[in-house]
Amino acid sequence: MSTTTPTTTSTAGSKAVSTTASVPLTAKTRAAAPSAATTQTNWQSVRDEVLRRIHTREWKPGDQIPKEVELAEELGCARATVNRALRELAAEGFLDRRRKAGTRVATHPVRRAKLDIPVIRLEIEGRGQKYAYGLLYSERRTPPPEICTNLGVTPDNDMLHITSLHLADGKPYMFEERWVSVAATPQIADADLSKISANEWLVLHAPYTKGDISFSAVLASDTEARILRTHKDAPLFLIERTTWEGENGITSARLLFAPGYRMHSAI
Amino acid sequence: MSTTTPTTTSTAGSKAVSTTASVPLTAKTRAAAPSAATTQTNWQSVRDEVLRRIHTREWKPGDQIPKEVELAEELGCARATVNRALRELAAEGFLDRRRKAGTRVATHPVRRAKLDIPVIRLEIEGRGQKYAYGLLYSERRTPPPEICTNLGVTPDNDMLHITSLHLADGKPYMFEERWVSVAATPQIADADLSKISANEWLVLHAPYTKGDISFSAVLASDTEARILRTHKDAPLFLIERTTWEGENGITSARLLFAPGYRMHSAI
DNA sequence: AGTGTTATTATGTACGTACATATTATATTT
DNA sequence: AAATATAATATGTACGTACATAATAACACT
Repeated sequence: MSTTTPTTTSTAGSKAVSTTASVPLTAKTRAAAPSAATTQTNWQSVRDEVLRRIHTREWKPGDQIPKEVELAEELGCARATVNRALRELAAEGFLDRRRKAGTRVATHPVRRAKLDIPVIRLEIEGRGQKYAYGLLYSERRTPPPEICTNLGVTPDNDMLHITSLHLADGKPYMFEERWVSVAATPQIADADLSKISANEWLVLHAPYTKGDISFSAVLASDTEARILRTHKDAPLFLIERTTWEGENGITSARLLFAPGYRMHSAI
Repeated sequence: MSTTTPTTTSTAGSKAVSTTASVPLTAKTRAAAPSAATTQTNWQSVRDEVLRRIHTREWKPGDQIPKEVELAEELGCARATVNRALRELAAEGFLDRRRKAGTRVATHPVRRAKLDIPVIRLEIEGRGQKYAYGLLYSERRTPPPEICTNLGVTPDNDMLHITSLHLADGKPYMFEERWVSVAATPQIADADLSKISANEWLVLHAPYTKGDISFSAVLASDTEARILRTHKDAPLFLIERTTWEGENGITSARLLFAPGYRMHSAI
């Protein structure tokens, strides 16, 4: 900082060059000196300090906070470090940043819940339950109109219609009804979908560029109730997913969860 | 700016110094030369190129990808740039990175759906509908046991019990039942909760450090059905939220959405 | 063969400099 | 006063260097 320093040449040189093998003495010392765990003048510290000031209402929603250079100076680190911290906080919705206008505490902190959507098998096994899977039905046929609309394919498209049941500790957990475009992923015709679920097969073999997911509550139909071993009109949690590779619709699925299912997330 | 640069020395100097006012000629040229939009040798390009290779299955799930220095060389940028791109992709679940072990394409791409959880008012207004809000009930009382457990407070805690209804275009949209710890946010006692929803008031005045959210499907009770102007045993989408400031429970809420509600997200 | 120690290595991150870009603020012209 | 050009400024990002850290690989030793 303060620039010029005509003789110093390369930026961080003063730290490591002259003093040969000595421990760096500048900002780094503060970081290394404290004993135990994560006490460093790093970007995480900056993030935490900023968060602290927001939570203590030292900086209130709508307030403009000091500019990067000022914060960097105050906290004893480089602007890049402050930048990284503030960038993360902005991405999480705590801050609003605009060039020239500066950085403000978000007035409507749109909290971004990060929903991990894992493969069902891993979700179940992750809870220490035994996963099982059964293929109920699999057939190649032309899709109904609403699926065509969803995926943006023509009605004569060659598709695979699959229904299957996922079980946790032997109990029905999720009922999956899925349409897969054979044109988009020809190899699935050869896959043994009684061994591996279509869900998991697709994750491994058909990466997508665009996906859409929606969550809602529905009543169990007769069939669905029988399969999930519950009663008609039970409230079911429904996830509908559609994925595309470029413009080509790959698959569209309805995932119906047994009563009592809760999807969790921390913010 | 630029200042000084007496003998060049400083790292990127070669770019700008010698050729005076000319356009930088090295890596930057490739960036600036193409005509239209976002063609740059920046971290976004790196990210896109890596994503492309994943989608084209040039790099398959489980594969180890080149190390940062190699990619940087191949793509003509600094390692820091590659690092940023790969870091983002890892955060989104496309890559698994481990020190020394290198970077691999994620075998189970746990897609992280970013669920924006806005203030209800903004959600409704964002769709161009008219938002309205009615306070149904508000009373200070001691909470029932399950709320105490949720929030980790003692049963004698002074709390505010609030129920309210949010409407879109005059139609019931969401029924909110909420407990707020008055000890944690004393100012709420003075707020006029018939003007501003507790939801929105809390967002503005009670930032939290920890939040928990869960989604499920339930049947409408008699009361709930009446309030949401639907019939008993209708399937309702339920969001349960609890937030803490440090160790202090602030609020716990049940948000019951009218039938037909769908929560959306793109992946 | 098994165990502990020491290199080696790829990612993680901090730093300062340089420049790009989007906005806002100011000056200038009509 | 309104419109337009110009300067100022905060964030955005690229670069190279340096070092930290975690995890593996190689090695020595029993």
